[in-house]
Amino acid sequence: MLDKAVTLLETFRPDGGTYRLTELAERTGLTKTTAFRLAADLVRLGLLERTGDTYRLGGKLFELGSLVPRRQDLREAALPFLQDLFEATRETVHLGVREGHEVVYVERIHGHDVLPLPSRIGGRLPLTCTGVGKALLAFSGADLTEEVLAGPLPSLTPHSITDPARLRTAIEQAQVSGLAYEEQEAALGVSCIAAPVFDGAVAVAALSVAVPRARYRPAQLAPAVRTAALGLSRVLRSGA
Amino acid sequence: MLDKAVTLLETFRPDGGTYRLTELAERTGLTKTTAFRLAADLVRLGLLERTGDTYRLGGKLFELGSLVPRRQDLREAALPFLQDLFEATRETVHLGVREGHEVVYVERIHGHDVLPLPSRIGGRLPLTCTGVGKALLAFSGADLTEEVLAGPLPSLTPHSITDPARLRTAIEQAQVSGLAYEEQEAALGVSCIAAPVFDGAVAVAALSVAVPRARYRPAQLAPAVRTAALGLSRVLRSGA
DNA sequence: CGAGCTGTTCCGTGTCACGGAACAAACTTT
DNA sequence: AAAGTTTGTTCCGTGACACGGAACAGCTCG
Repeated sequence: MLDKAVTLLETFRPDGGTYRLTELAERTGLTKTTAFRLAADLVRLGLLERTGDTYRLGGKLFELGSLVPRRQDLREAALPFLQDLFEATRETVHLGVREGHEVVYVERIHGHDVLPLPSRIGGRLPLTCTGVGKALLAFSGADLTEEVLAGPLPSLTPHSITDPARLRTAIEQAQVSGLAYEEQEAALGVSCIAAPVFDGAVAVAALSVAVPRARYRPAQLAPAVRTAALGLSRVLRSGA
Repeated sequence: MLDKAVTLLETFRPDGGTYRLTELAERTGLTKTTAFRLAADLVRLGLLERTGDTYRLGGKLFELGSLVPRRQDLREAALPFLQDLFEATRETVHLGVREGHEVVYVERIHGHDVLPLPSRIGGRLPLTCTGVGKALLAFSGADLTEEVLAGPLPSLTPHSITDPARLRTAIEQAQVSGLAYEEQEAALGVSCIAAPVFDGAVAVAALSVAVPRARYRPAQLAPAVRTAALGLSRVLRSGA
């Protein structure tokens, strides 16, 4: 029952799509009758909304999601530094945390020009294809690194690193410099510089700035990213 | 079963509190056995997390909440304008939508100095005590206005408007000027200017800037708020 | 050592979720 | 216009499974 409910909610894709009853039943593998009853219950609880014969995720879900600690707390603490970074660079800024072998984006701010990136607040991407992911990976312990290097390396673009040896040197480079670089590995035409955020010795998050290749000036961006990450680390250490 | 699950999730307060099993059972009114089994299921699904004997909301909930359309879409479209407004004023900026007789905050950005405000992303406040709320109320139809004026008027501070007549004139003023003002009605020492965001003729959202009383300069703030709201309205009209 | 907490397991009872079948309404198709 | 197809919806008998009281285990008190 609960499982089915979560399955149903999870079938909704990021594109904000709306589904009809029959479609929901097909995608979830539930009987039409069960999907009907379940959807009605979810609507009653506010987790789903229904207009006419189409369903869409409900506002209550947004409210519940906003209560999750280690997300909202982190976001709140990070926001001022993300703002600083945005003002200094005027480029798209990310904040993400690690969850398994993926990065989950907690915040993403940008101006009027929106880059065609696969990143999305609440969305997941492979650690190995993103700047934020590589920064997290480089400071999450050797065990995790080996685990990830052992498995198959996914790719989002033809530039994504799929050779374990190359990835290993990239990670080692990040460990010395404290910065992770990514060039068109997540989206064509976009490069990225990221830095880990520490709470003590372990990286609890990472932030990055993503830049169209045409405006990519590492020498100017790197210090800004580093400054923001260090500032946030300091606040987290003192606040906790 | 579903009802109980939602009840359990909703008992978690915004303060990011963590509860133990017995505490959960008490607050939800469930049997300890039921709470135990339910919590275990929720942990298995990722909606709850457990460390030791304390429970806290899980990351999956954050991810699901981020998928809710009319929240994420609006936020994405609004962000550049909120950034503009923040840069122009360097004060706390809000974006909210109406839900019943309350405002739900969708976004809130600020710099390093954080005002002690009751507003929170995903949080609800009475329409009548906040700038964003009054802007929404003023442009959501006469029926809603009468409904709200008929009911009891809640108050967050001694300055909150509790006299229906006073509130009515405030709303009428907002309708002519296109701006809603709020002075210490949500938090002591903080004033606020808000403007509605239109998608066609009806207000779908409102944005505001909240300022410590000491720095409150309506003449400078008002045009900035108005500009941001109009810009966002234009984008929503063309995008939809 | 026992009293009072935890969280956890066991188990018999009763309920309620389940899905097949039948239904009404709104469409195509013929 | 009638037959066919697909939609969302209701009905209902069956069986699984959620339920909560009771008993258990591990802990910290006095």
